[in-house]
Amino acid sequence: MEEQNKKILLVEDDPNFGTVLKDYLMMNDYDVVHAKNGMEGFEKFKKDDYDLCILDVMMPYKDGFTLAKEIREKNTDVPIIFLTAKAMKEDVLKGYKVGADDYLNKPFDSEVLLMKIKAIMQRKATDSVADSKQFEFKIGRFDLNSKLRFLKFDGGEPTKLSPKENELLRLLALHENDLMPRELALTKIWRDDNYFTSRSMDVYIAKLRKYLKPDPKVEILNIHGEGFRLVVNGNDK
Amino acid sequence: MEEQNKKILLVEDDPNFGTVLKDYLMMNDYDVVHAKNGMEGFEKFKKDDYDLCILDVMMPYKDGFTLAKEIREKNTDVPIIFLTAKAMKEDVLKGYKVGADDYLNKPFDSEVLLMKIKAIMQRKATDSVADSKQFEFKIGRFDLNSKLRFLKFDGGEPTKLSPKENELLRLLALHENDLMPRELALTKIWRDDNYFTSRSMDVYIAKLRKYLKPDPKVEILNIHGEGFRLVVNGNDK
DNA sequence: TGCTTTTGTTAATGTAAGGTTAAACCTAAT
DNA sequence: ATTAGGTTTAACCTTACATTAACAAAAGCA
Repeated sequence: MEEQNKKILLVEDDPNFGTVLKDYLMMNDYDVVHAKNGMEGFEKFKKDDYDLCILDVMMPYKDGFTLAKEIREKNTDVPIIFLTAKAMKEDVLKGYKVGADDYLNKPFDSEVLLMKIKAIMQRKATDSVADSKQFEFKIGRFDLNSKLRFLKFDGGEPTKLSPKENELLRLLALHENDLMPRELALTKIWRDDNYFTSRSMDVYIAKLRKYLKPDPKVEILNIHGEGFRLVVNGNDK
Repeated sequence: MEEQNKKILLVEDDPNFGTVLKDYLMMNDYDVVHAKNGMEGFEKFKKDDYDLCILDVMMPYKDGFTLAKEIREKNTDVPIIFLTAKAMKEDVLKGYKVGADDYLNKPFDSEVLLMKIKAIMQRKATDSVADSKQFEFKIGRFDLNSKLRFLKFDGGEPTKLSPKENELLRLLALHENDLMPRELALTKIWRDDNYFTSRSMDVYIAKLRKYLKPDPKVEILNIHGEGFRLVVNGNDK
């Protein structure tokens, strides 16, 4: 069973410490992107989705709090851990009320950091009441429950979906009525883009079409050379 | 608002080190009971409820692992932290698979210990939102009494459940209609996640299905690669 | 138009996960 | 020492998935 590694954005200006920390986290099966300052950190953040941000507070140009604020403007959900100097009191930190999930005084025990990360990730995982919306879709007369991997037609018997079927349909639903680029699915779901994965994806499209047949208003259209489009007719706009 | 201090059982044979550690923990607002060896540790454990156990591994008469095993028989939930010699490798420790929540190499940084304690307490606190003191469940036409380990059909003769059967069914019931991840049961009940424990779990699923057969509306569904789902049909929504 | 590339669909294949039953193994209690 | 209850391991079988192959049909392009 393969599980996707969690992605961490690490923003730390001290190159030595940053590199060591990055390596340590990667050894513990996290995907880590290391930015050397606040600017770069924000650029990287915009370019990708992260499960967690670890921000050094003391940085030139753009400090951790300012960066956090910008990040929050784009995404209210990512957990943030601040690395602070020993001296700082907690109440000082609270003043910035930017919604930190944790603070860690430098220097810190790397194991402690790991634990905090785990705890936060787990909390987020169980929190999912909030983002359950991302897992349930109405597609014409169908209901897709992407967490439990089933598709229901008119509230009847649910059809089980395989992981790939499920993820693909979910991606299409996320882009309902819009182009879902081939490449997006391939990189997100298959994590590889070549002739064979592409053919495999086509096979899955065929399967999904079969599942969706009961509702004639629901179609998966191909946009030649570009990707696919899940449309629900009558859902005009 | 008054909050009760957390209670810690400390089992450590070195009187000096033990006393120092005890004082340190008490200074940090924990109630600490200090036992000087494994025997005494177990006696004290039986006499009271603890939020956490800190066990030295290397002790005369009864080592920490043996003690932990006894503790686990009485209580599957208390978090346990082991104090180990530097030399011990983690995989050696895992062999004992007694469900440690953490290991700490002696000598260790007392602040690190504090943080680990905090982390564990917090984890327990959030865990228990879900599975707190719930021991009675209605599952279709069944009643599960998880404290007394029996399952009743239509209020008739109760079927006795073995500890593992019971815990597994309870976990499923806690997640009724929702995914109960395989991994969750394995780490919570078997305290180890490998091929064999996983197969063992499957055996238990089969047993539970047999028990639940009398009510056709109750099913344990598999979600391939993810886990199981206890559903009660007609309990729609 | 004819040729190439992309997509549609179905079937075949290989592997991993899960289902089930029975035997082996442990351990506590007799 | 024997036994009974509980659990794990083994063995064998079925189902679920993903990939690849094979061939057909569209779409784009020269």
